[in-house]
Amino acid sequence: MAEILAVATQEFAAGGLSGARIDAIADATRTSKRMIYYYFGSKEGLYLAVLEESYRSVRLTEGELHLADLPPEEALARLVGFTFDHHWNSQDYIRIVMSENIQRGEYLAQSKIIQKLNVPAINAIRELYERGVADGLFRAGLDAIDIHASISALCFFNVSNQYTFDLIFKRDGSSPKALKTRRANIIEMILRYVRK
Amino acid sequence: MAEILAVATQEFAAGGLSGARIDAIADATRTSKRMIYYYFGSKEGLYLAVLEESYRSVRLTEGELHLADLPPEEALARLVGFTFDHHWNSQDYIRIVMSENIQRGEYLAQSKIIQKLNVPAINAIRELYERGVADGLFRAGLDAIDIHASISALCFFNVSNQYTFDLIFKRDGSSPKALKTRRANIIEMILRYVRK
DNA sequence: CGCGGAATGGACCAACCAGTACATCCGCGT
DNA sequence: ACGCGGATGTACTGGTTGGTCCATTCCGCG
Repeated sequence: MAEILAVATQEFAAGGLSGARIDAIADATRTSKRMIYYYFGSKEGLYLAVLEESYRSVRLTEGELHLADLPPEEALARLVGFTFDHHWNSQDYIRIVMSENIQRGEYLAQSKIIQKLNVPAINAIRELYERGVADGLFRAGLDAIDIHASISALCFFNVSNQYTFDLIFKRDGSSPKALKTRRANIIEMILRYVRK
Repeated sequence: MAEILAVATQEFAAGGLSGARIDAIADATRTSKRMIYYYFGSKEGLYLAVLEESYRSVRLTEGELHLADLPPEEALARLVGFTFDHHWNSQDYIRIVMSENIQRGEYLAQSKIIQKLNVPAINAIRELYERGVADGLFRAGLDAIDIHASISALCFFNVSNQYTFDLIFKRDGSSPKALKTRRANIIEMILRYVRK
């Protein structure tokens, strides 16, 4: 089961829902196509399972970053840096989210599980942002979801559009040096956005 | 020909390369499948044509914004606002770029045309940024491509991930009010990034 | 031991779908 | 009128692919 999900995640990430082949998934596992249907019922059932598992696996484990122990600016910098790294290391997840958006989110909308799991990152942002405002460091009136949207956008795009972006600008955004620079710039951008 | 491309753009945008159906495209045009193969040779040939046409159609028409007539900050705000609107109004293009990135850019890499067309937005950014630095308004040392990456990321994500984002946060990012707010915030973010 | 339900293997099928064969037609130059 | 090359309609095909049928095996339990 776990093996099927792992292989299916790769396959769906590589080709999207329509590009993935059940036979290919079956061949790459030690089980058979028969078993995939036995457990997941249909290709779409498998896709939904992969989608749910992907979202579950990338949840920020709250507290793990110990943001509460840090002053607001450092906490935010750490959160953004972590998000950047996390996205870069979860490329399959990024691709699955992309393909789900191409399907206009119709499978995510079906999932009862995912819509329940709130996003811990929002709470983390809200908490440190409010501390920052209280300390007189951050400007008031900003929305935690909006800040999260910006962090996600910058970190997500860095992975999701790397191929077309690199081709057009003839650069290599995946080199350690480029990643380091981009990472620092994104952190700087978010900090400047919330600072007074 | 133009009709085929228009219909094919929609179809590929809706389902990606593998999700699109040649029969569906043929049925939606006044021509037949036979003609699609006559003109484009293969499904992939058609996809490449759509890809190239998409990139061509979204090129910023330089000068059209009259950025040179505006002070640096206003010029930048205008460029970002325009990019935001432009992306929002080119959702098919966004989807095709997404699906091309899912294919790891292999078709864009084949295109001889696209790699030649430099992106005018970069020149516009560089020009107004340098003016801003000269005027003492912007901080020095920033890279035009990096600024462009941020603008693109923020504007692109707003379209590309709208379905999953809205579902998870139970909001409606496509309402006029939400769009207006988000647009203003993105402009503010970019301005704060370049200001001294 | 033997029963019952879960797990599995492997051949099979029906629909789908990219791509083609063949014949025809249109329009233009001579 | 005629020839010729580009354009077009129709029917077809061969491979692919999601999904299933039937039969068998495995395993826990009374």
